[in-house]
Amino acid sequence: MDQKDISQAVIGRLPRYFRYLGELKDTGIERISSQELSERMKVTASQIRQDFNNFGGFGQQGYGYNVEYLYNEIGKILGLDKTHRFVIIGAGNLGQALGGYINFERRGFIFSGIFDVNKDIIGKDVRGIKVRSMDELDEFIKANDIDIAVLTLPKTGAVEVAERLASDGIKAIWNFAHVDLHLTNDIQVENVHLSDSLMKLSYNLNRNTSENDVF
Amino acid sequence: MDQKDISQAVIGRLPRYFRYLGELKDTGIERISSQELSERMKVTASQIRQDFNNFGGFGQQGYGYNVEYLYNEIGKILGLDKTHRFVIIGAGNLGQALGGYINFERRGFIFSGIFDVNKDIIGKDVRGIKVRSMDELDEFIKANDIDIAVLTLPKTGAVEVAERLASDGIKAIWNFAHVDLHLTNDIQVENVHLSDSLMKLSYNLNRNTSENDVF
DNA sequence: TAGATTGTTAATCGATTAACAATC
DNA sequence: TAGATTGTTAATCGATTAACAATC
Repeated sequence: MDQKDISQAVIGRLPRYFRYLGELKDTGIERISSQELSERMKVTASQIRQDFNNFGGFGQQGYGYNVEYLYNEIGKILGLDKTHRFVIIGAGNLGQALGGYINFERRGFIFSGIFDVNKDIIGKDVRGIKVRSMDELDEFIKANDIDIAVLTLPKTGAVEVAERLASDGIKAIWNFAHVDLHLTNDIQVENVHLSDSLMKLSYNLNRNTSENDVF
Repeated sequence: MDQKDISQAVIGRLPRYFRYLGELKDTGIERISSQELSERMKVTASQIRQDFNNFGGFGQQGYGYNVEYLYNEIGKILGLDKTHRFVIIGAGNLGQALGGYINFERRGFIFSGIFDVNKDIIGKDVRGIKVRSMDELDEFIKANDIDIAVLTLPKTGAVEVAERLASDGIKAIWNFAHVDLHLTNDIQVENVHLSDSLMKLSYNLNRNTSENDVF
C-alpha cells in the first residue's frame, strides 16, 4: 500500500494502461501477456512488466495477467476506488464543459460546486448545480469536504484564488489557468496548459518530424 | 532552420520558456542570464543553456540573453510567426470552449470552422462562426487551407473522423477524444487526455507525494 | 513435465547536471 | 583588462530495454 518514490513517468502511464485494460475487459478478454499488451499499446513488454512491478506482482508466470484483476488494481493505485469531491472555479465555457463531463463521476470524481465572479453567470445552472458567487467559496470548501479545485479562470485571478484554496485546506488543484502556481508540497497541482500543448503541436507540424510519439 | 532530432522533452519546455520570456518582456526587462531565469522558473541554469543551444546560440557571453530577441526566436521555433487555420470537430461544450478562446488567434491559430452531427447544434453560432454539418467537412478542409483539426467529439466517432481528415490532407490533429489515433507519421497528433490528467492528480493526491513537479 | 511468461537484475540509452574553457 | 556568463564537453543520474533465472 505504501509504495514509495514511483517516478512520475510511471504514474503518467497508469491511466493509459487503465484505459486499455478497461477496453479489454469490456471485450470479454480475461487474460493478457505483457507481450500481447505491448503490441496493442505500442510500448515494450519490458516496460509494462517494470511498470507493474513497481506496485508488486500482478501477474503469474506462464499465464500472464488477469485483465479484470489488473484493471481493478490499477484503478485502486490511481485512487479511483475512492470518492473525490471537486469544485470548479470559473464558470466560463471551459468550466461549464468540465462540469458537464459526466464520465468523471464514473471514476469517483463528484462535481459538487461551481463558482464565478460574474453576476450574469451566477445562478445559472450547470448540470443541476447553480453557479455560486466567489464570496461563498471558502465556506463551501470547508463545509462540503472538497478535495479538488479545478481552476478555469483567467490567469490574473488564479494565483490569488489558489492561495485562498490552500488556506481553505484543499488537497489538489487541477489548473487550467495559464500560470504556474507555487504552493506548498502538500497540495498537489496538475497543470493543463492547453496553449502549451497547441504550441507543441505547432512545432511538430512545422518540422514534420518523422519520429513522433505514439500516444 | 533545419535543426534535426530535438527531443520532445526539449520541445515540451519551449512553450514555458516562451511564456516566461513574454512576461519578462511585458515587465520591461531587457536582458536575463540563465541563472536568473533558472531561479524564476525553478529549473537548472544548465538545462536552460542546453535547451537553447539545441537551436544555436541565442546568448552572449558575459551578458546573458536579450529577452525580446530570445522571445521572438522561440516563437519562430514554435512556428508562431506563421498562420495556422484550424477547425473544431464536435461542437459540444469543450468544442465551443476552444472555439471561443480568442488567445489562440494571437499566436496565429485561426478558428475557421466548427462541425457537428447533431441537427440541434448545426447552425448555432460560435464566436461568429456557424456550426456546420459533418457532411460539409471534407470539402471544407480542402477548400480552406486547414492545417489543424481539433477533435472534441466522443471517442466512438474519433477514429473514423481522424481517417477522413487524413485523407483530406490535414497536417495535424489536436486530439481531445479519449482514444489513441494511429495515423501515418506525416500527420502530427497531440493528445490531451483530460481524464488521464485527472487520474494522475488523483494518484498524487492520495499518496501525497512530497516530491512533486513544479510546473 | 515442458512451455510460457513473469519478476528482476544487468546493460544500454538518453536526459540532466556539473564543470570549465571560450569570449563578450 | 577583469568579470560575467555563455556554449559545450564531460560526468552523473534516471529511465528504458534486454536478458534470463524463477516459477506457475
